[in-house]
Amino acid sequence: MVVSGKPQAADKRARLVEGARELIYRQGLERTTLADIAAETNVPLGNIYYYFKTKDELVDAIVAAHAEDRDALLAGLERRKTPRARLKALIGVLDGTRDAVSRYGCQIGTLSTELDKRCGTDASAGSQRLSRSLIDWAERHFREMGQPDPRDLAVTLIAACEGTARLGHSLRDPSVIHRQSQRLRRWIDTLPDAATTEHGGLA
Amino acid sequence: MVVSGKPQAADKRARLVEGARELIYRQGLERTTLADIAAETNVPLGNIYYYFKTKDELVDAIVAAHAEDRDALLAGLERRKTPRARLKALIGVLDGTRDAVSRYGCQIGTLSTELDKRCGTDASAGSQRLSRSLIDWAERHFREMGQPDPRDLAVTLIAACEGTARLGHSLRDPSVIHRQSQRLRRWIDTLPDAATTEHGGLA
Amino acid sequence: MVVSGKPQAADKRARLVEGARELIYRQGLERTTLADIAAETNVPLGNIYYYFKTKDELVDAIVAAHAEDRDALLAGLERRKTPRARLKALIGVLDGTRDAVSRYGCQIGTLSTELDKRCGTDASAGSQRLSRSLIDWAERHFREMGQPDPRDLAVTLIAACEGTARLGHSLRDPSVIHRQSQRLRRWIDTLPDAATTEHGGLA
Amino acid sequence: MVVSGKPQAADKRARLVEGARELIYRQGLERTTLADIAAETNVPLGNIYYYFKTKDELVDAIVAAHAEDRDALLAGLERRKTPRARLKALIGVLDGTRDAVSRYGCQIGTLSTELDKRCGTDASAGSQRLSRSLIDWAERHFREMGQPDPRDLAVTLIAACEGTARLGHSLRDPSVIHRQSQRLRRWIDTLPDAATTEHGGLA
DNA sequence: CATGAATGAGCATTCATTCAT
DNA sequence: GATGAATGAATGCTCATTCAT
Repeated sequence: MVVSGKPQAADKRARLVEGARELIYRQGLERTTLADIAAETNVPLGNIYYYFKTKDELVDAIVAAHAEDRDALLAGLERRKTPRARLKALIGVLDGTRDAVSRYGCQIGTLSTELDKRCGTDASAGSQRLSRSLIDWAERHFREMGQPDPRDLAVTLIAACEGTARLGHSLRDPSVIHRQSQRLRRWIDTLPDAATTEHGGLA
Repeated sequence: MVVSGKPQAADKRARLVEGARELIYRQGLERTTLADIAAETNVPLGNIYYYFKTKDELVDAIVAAHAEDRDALLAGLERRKTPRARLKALIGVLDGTRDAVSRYGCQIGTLSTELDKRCGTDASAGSQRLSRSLIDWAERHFREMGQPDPRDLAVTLIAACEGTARLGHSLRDPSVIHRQSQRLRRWIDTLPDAATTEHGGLA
Repeated sequence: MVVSGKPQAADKRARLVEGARELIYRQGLERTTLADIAAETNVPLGNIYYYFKTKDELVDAIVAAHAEDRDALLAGLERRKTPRARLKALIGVLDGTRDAVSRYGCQIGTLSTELDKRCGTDASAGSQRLSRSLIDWAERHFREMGQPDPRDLAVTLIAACEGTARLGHSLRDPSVIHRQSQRLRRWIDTLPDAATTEHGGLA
Repeated sequence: MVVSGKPQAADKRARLVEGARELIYRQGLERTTLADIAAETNVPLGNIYYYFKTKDELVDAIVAAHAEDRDALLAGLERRKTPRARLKALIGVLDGTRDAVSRYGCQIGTLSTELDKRCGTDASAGSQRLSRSLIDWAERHFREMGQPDPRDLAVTLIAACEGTARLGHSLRDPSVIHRQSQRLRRWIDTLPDAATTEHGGLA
């Protein structure tokens, strides 16, 4: 009774986005052709255009999927009780994916880097949004911790994560990511508690 | 006086590498065609192949040029007396180029990201070398400062620089780079001056 | 009252022909896709094939619709009492539609021109019929006027109309059509009223 | 000594324009693919783009070639001594090409009709110029003949020619073109001479 | 009958690479 | 060595037509 129906369309669209995302993650945006994606997802080339009018539109959908995933991920981190724990959990995500990251880089970072070369397009705007909302999330938690300059701290944290991913990838070495993750978590632990630090803390 | 011979060849080669590097920096590796490069450098398209058998070979030369430039840059930093000053001067380079970086990203970072998608090629090996030697340089200075875990500190520093460049570019905001540069310099300043180790201490 | 049955089918078919005709008039035959027509008429793309097995068949129906409209138009002109008045009324039709004609050309002329490039098909035969019957109508009236060479006069008139439409369209100037229409009506007026032949004269 | 050189480039470009023009004349603009043109002219498909960046640019060149040919043709007609003779010679051109015209239509007319559906493009502007300059030429000669309203007379003549070509093509009947050509020449002959007609001629 | 989805041949265009001179 | 031209395999995209339900 609850069976099939006709969820194929949504299925296929999602399958396309997912397959394209994976392929682009591994091969890069510009090196991945729609024919590649068609083969990977078993969707006939011409049919892709039923779901996405252009390659750019598919890329937009991928960026949107990244945004959704990241929102879900951040939401999942809210289970932790304290902002400090949440921030450390974010670092834990990087650490937990260090094998994939050392092989293919950061999903968001590598895509954004290519997107950012497409000046003035929707894609490059999407890239901007992707980065910004991660920073926003971190900022909120640093603020909740009562840190001064929570924005700058957030940028420091996200930049550290992205930079670590970049180097871990370039060096093809997951242990680099692991060790930096530990350092970052320790750094978070070092941050003083709340209001007292407002005037005069060194961070 | 004895010169003449054919300094043109070397000239042209250098012009090609330089023009290609600049163009690829602004447009991305995969989006830049040999025809673009020919036009930019005023070298006839067909003639490029006299100097580089393939596009990949040109890219290798660009990576080599980056390595040279970076060596020269690091060598220039040695004018500073102390390792601390040298490390801060490196950060100063990022800060000083923040306008270009916020517009086009980090020269090495954006190129490496594209190169790293070309698994197993010479290019991706070159990218690895590029990152590694920067870290090596920083490591050496942290060691000279007598820091424990100088390798990890070096990775932390370079990752911070690269991550900052990535975010500054994605957000198109040079001020982000400026503020993070200041934080990084302050961080270097706060590192203890482990003088004991400098002159042979054991710890 | 007894109706209902399924007037929708006929409706839809007519809607398709009408919408397609309009769209093709504005955009040209080869530049108009079945998807365009589906969107314009609110008929699902797949459903078009229930009414027309191929695009060519739809085009045939459009040609047939043009033929019907033209027959109705010519029939309407018969209200005028004299052949002279009827011929002038035909010119009046061109004059009265000069705004649309200067924007999109003559409906029959522009379609025929594209149809005629499809040698040997039914379509090009339809185009031929379309032109011929207009000429036939004019010929009949010139004959009733007792003109010698009524066939040639008819061709002259229709050619003048079509040519005027073509130039008015190319120049995007309705006033050209208006002035030529006046000239043509004046020309019809100057034709001698060869009354003798009307009632059986020999000449 | 005077032999080869390297006129290939110009040759090939001209060959492309000529072949494309012929093919488009026979098959229509939208139905003719660059692959067709490549095959017809024995120019490899990819190589066409060395000479024309887009299909539209090739079309522009075809329009320009038409303009040149038409200028040369009109210039050739100037050999005739009187404007009357020149105008009749223009009609003679139509008459002389009636076989091709009845088979494929008027070169300029059929192309313009398709071009005019491409609103707002360079192409449709080219079409406009093509028509206008023919009319200008005729106007000049009617004026030299001392006719009143030379502009309208010019439009009448060119419209008659174009309309005749359209009908001759639709009916696939060269004799129609021949008879109309005769009528047109007779009409030119009928026009009164010079200034006396200025006030009161009926035309 | 209706319809969203599928299909695949075809199209304009690009571009690294090669060729002829 | 230098260079304009040539080449052909791809690439993104279109569209008439068909299929499955």
